[in-house]
Amino acid sequence: MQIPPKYNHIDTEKKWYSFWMKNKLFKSVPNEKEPFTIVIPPPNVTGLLHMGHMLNNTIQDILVRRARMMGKNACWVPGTDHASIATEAKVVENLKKRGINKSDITRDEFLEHAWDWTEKYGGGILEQLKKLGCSCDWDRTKFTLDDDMYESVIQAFEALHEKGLVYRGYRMINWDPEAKTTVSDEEVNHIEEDSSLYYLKYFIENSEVELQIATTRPETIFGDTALCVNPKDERYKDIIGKQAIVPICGRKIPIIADSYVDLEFGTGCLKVTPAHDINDYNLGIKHNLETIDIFDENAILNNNGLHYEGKDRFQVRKEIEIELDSKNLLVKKENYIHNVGRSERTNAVVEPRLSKQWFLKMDDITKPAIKNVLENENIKFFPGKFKSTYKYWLENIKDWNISRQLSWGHQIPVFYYGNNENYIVAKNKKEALTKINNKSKVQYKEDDLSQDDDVLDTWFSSWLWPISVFDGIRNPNNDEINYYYPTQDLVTGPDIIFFWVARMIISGYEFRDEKPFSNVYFTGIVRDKLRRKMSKQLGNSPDAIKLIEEYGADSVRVGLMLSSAAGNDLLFDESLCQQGKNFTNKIWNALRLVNGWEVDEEKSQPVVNKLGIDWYSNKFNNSLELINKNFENYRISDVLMSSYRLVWDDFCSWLLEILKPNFGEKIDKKSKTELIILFEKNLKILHPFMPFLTEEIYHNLPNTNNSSPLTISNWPEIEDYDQKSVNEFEITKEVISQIRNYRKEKNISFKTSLDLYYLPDKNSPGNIEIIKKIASINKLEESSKENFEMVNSFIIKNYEFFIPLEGGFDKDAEIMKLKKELDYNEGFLKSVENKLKNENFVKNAPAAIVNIEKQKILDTRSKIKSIQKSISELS
RNA sequence: GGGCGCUUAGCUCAGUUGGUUUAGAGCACCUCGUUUACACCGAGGGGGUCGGGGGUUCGAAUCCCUCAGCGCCCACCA
Repeated sequence: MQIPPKYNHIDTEKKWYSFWMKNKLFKSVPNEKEPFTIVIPPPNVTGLLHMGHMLNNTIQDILVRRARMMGKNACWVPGTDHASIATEAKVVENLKKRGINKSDITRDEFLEHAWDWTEKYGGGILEQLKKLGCSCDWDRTKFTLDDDMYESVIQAFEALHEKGLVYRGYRMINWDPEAKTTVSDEEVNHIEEDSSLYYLKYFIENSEVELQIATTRPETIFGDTALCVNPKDERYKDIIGKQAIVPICGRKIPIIADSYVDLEFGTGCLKVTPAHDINDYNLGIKHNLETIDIFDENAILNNNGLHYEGKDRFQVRKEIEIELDSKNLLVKKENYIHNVGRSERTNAVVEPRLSKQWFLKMDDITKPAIKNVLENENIKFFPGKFKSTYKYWLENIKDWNISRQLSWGHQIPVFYYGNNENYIVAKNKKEALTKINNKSKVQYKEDDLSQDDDVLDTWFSSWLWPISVFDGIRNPNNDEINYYYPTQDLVTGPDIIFFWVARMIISGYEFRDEKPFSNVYFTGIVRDKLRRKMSKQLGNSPDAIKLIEEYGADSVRVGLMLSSAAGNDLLFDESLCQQGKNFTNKIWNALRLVNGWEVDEEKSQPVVNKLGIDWYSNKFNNSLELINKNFENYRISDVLMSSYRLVWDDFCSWLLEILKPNFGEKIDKKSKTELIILFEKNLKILHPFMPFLTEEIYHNLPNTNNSSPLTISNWPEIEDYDQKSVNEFEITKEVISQIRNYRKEKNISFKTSLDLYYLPDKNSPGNIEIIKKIASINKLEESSKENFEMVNSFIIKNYEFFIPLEGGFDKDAEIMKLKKELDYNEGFLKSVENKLKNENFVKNAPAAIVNIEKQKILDTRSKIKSIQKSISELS
């Protein structure tokens, strides 16, 4: 069969992906086989594939494809996330461009727009995953707002409410004034920023005394309801209990004492604004202070802000500085670096705000999540270092604010009636009405009920993902959930360990009393060569699809996996894809080479071929053992590296060269058949990494009839192998290497055959036929140096080889070479001797170690002896 | 402020409970090469006092202390 000289990745990828799909090779249904399940971390429905997704999904595909070949019922569940805040922000922005304000339209109208948007841009990312070769069971594709998924979320809320774990609380929360919603603590990033510390003057009622207060937020003085000092502070002893006057407002506020105040910081005197700072809020509760809210939902000052009403907080900060200064109420302003909380989604400065929100009690339901990861390792983390991060978070967990003031998401199933303080949790209005009227004397009508406007935090749906994709919330006993749950592996980034991983573990035990997965593989973050995070703003993120088109999916996959150990950041550079492409090219050409070898049916197998094939079989099994072990430990880049070296170095550079027929000759049938089997095995271990190329080659191998796809073939079994044969071949390689060096030194062409002899030894060096062929040696046998006039010798392990010299011989250079060798060995001998001279070593070290050292001495001594002999013969 | 982790060849990293290695890999680099699979290649080669210092030990890249540098996570000092 003709093999094209160049591998065409574009056509091949298209061909095989549609073949796999048509034959439903990724489809999984419960059966008698052992399940291997991964649920995808659902990407944002309107998102686009970026390098992080590529890495993450390549790893998942590798795990899934290998499991499938291991004979498991592999099931990779794909899907997308509605990503409430991110998607809503995009829709709002888009509507704005069209002149529509969200506040001017009804909730239903907005949702209609949002669905339009989702249908227009949604799901594209899943098509991109297909280009990467991902072997998901696409029939199972889920979206977090699908009807069944929606119902599961609502039902979970109901169940938790029933247990008394969900409650409504008036609390200080993180307010994102841009998105106009609360965000959870996890969605706030604290970033160090340059700002100013303002020293303000407060007067005390009926007194000449003025107090100085340091604050970073002078605009919040309108919300001040106390000043606070430390009771131990001698400076302020006399003023505790007096009234201070808020600058500009002229309001009187009490001066209180609390040990919370740091004597050292600022002036030791603190202004207390309970409505806009969590610490102040706590102080307010403790000291029964008034709470004055000065902002609206946009963080614009309300009428408590007097003449600043209607102005933005940062604008007011600038203006009030000027006013205070002009009134001589600003003492000084210092540069100050402090942490500012910013919303992860909008980057707006988060405003602490008091409001009524829904919370989930966390302290009890987290207990199994702690136990099963940290104590009994029912769930394993790779790398394990993330356990400590996980532990700290769980042990210091606060109640989870699960309500969001958004429309795009699962609307909170709470229905208010009567005075709006009464509410009932129900799946829908109808059910709510029935429930209410059953327990109330007053009979309500549907119009008397209003559903909570808020939606649930996106993570409140994703934390159910491994259960809800198998419908295990609504039907806890269905065949699917019973078969597929718990899943095996989860592959995700450490940045969502709290958002998602920990919460899935919590919900797993809460709703099914069982872990959601057994192993968590944390990928690193994809960065550029300069270690910068890849981002749109920096423009340092390559176009994922373009990379696939240019290099081929397999090459990109290999490139990504070449340097990404679990948990380690991946410094991505396009040259990695080039390396991947070089590898695909290498394998392709191996196919072309083997394909070109004609078979001689009559010829019996030459010894050299048998030696080569036996060695490679041993070597393959030796590597496979390592590969399997590394897979078990999720050391996937190590797996790739050993496969890469096995195929490139051992298979292509050695075995194929050994078997390559001489000019004009044919290969014997046995060798070719055995070679093809070995080639196939190589393809199998490479398949999880390079699914397209390997599938293509598998069907093009000569003398085979591979009608069944490689994708569903069996992972090779480890056969018994001879480690000695593997070790011995290393000596063979060295001998050949030395001869090559010799040729190079002497400028002897490969075409000129040489004779090679070796000194008698109790063992003869193996693989003589291989050395003869690969190094172009005419005669290779035992002999003694006396038989020749001059020789060039080299020593490998315990063998000394020599090549008789005919003319032109640089004696000095030869002596130099030997002396160098001698020096090394003498140094080595000395270090070993010193070790053995040390009585304590001999006394304390294990006998096995001592014996090894002793053997080293014997070996090295005999080596030194023969080198010395060679030198003296030359001199 | 608290916690975790890192520092091994030019780059990215291995080094599996301290001892079969006076330190390994891939890439990069240098030299040579038109041997009929592949120059997206082949053959060969150079390159590290394992961040500094101290300690434990017969023996340390590996364990302990300390210093320096870097990274990440958490956190309510105005």
